[in-house]
Amino acid sequence: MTTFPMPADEAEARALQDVLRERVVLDESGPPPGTGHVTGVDVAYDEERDVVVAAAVVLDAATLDVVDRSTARGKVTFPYVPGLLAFREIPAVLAALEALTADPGLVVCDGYGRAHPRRFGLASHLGVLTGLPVIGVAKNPFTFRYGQPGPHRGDFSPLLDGEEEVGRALRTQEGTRPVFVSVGHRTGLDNACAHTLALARDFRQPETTRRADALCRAALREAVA
DNA sequence: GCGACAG
DNA sequence: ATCTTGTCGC
Repeated sequence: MTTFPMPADEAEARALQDVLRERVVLDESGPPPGTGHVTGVDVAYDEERDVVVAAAVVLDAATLDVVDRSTARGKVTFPYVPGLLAFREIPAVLAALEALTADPGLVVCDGYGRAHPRRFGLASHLGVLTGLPVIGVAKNPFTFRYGQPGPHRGDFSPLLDGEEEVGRALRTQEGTRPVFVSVGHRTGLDNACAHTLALARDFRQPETTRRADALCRAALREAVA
């Protein structure tokens, strides 16, 4: 079981990110798209009742069929603070991942990895804690700049923090806004985009995220019913 | 100081 | 994230 040190305050959380960042592995390209397993993780909240539910859904990367799934319920332990999302989401996500029977393969999460003020977003954090290859696919650009990618599926443009490419704005479907891909752990950016494109075969968001989102919402309704 | 700000 | 019906468009 992976333990998660919960910081007492925001300053402590930022300091922890600065320490853990040193453990991120960026020189591996990661598993090739279309092979093995890909796992989506997501979290839903009921702030009123102080309930958080995470879901993990394992897909066959070639067919996008569901191979395994799990949920984990817990209590909200950290507020949403931009830049500190991981401290709010990871405890429940770790529990859901540990409840899986199948090998997770590559993990895809909502949010960012390197595209983060301190280069240590949710995807990086989850990767360091689990040792798994992880990428982040976000729906919004956070604070970063980017040029509009071309109109076709697969077109992309760099997500920039100053001059540094911290991720990419990737168009997964024509006629929809791009998604924002960044590397978390043990995966290269080209490969992360290739995975995202393969997983977003039918919709703007990767199938992993859609499945995990639907599952944690359903489990939350169940939990508070 | 003010605004912006993954989920 | 979450609150929420109908509705414009393909």
